[in-house]
Amino acid sequence: MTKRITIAQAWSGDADCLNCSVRKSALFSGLTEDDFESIHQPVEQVTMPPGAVLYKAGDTGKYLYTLRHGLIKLVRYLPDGSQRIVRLMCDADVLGLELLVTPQYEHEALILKTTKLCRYPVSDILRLSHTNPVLHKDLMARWHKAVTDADTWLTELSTGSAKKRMAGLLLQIMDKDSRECFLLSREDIGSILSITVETASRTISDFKRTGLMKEITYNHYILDIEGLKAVISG
Amino acid sequence: MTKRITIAQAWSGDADCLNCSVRKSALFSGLTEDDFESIHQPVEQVTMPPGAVLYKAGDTGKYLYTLRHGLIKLVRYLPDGSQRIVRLMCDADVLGLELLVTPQYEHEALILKTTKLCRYPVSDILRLSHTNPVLHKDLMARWHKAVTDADTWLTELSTGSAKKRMAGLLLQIMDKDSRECFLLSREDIGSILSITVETASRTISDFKRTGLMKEITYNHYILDIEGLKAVISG
DNA sequence: CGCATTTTTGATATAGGTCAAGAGGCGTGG
DNA sequence: CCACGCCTCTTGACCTATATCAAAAATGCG
Repeated sequence: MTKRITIAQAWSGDADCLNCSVRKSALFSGLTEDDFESIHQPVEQVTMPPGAVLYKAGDTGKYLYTLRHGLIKLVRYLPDGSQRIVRLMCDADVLGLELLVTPQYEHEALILKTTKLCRYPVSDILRLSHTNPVLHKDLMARWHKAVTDADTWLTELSTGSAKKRMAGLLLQIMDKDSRECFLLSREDIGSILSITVETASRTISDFKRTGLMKEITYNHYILDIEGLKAVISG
Repeated sequence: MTKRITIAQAWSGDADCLNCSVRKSALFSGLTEDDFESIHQPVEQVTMPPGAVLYKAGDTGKYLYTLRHGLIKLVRYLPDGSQRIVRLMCDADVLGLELLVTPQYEHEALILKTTKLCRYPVSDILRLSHTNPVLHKDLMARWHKAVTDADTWLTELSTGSAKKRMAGLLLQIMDKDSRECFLLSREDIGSILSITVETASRTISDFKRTGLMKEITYNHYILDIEGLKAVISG
């Protein structure tokens, strides 16, 4: 039931990067006004609905994306056809870094929550990264984050019992201030933790029963952080 | 039984980078003679024995390393004290990229096979990466490799049954030309695949029994590649 | 040669997978 | 606006893969 929207529909308004609200954490935070003027294609922004596909693995691409607001899953397919979610991308994350090195995207990027994105031409990023030391440094930091996120995914979400993995996931996707979180579909949870939907469902039921999480409104939970940490270290 | 050797013992001979045998695939492949002359500290090389520790997680570091020949495991520790091998580094890989962004190493790097390394001062790499486009591009490619390696580790070695994971590991560590491989300790295999040493041992015994691998000499096997691929996709 | 460590093998327990059925939401069309 | 059908989620019963516990081989080291 994938709602796929066309590029033409999607990419409309030009972005106003100099006054962007996430500018400090965005990819272009270090650019000068001169840099912006040297960008030939306009930076465009878009909003995409849940279920939409930003790009597929193997697609030839010419754009990097900054996720301004929303949630996207990066999926990698296995030789036997099954799939695994290798990362979740959220606010201020950058998608498509691989285009700096290779012409194709390496994952399927699927929108999970309504997402606002800005897109930048790879060619401009590459060119500016040579002349602008701040962008150069920022790109390294983005790569670094991708690697440490991947390592965390492996060690905290793919090791240990289903309960420990689930606890790790909840702590990772929750809002750090409010201790609240919205859950993904059981199928996505399974594909992240490498467990079945049934085990995912049972584990969540168990957490609700033992008070580790409480459903405030539909699919909206408040978490017992200390309790979840105890599950992980226990 | 970790044999730890001191830095003073270890880092002896200065490297002759311009005539290095792995130069084409090494980090400095794109440097000019002028670049080399601008490096203030000499590039040094060393050989380290199995069991030695190159660096620990959290150590403050000033050097990147190119692995000329050998095998190193990168280990990450979990909150509950257990550990997980997150990557194996072999010929021509670069260790310590994280120092380009943060002052501390993020993994424990442990020598598995006698390893020859060259070390480069981070400060020089950072400086040269701004002026030399080839190094800049090479660094991106290194980061990219780290990310894709991590994704592969997750999807191919941490998903599915013990047999599939083991088959994936064997195919990954074997010599692609000769179809041969040397096995790691059962404990390391367990820490890579997130299975117990007993399951690792049993799976290997099973593979030997069914002819998927044959021991030619002690701990030296020849693999049935097609058979192993069949295990993965089956 | 003998002790320590690693590997293998066996017996048993259990977490999680599988299969199947029912329950709760949600959109669509009458 | 309700009813039907389609999903997704939940729960139950059962089974298998892997963990766990234990002991015996094999290997390596002093």
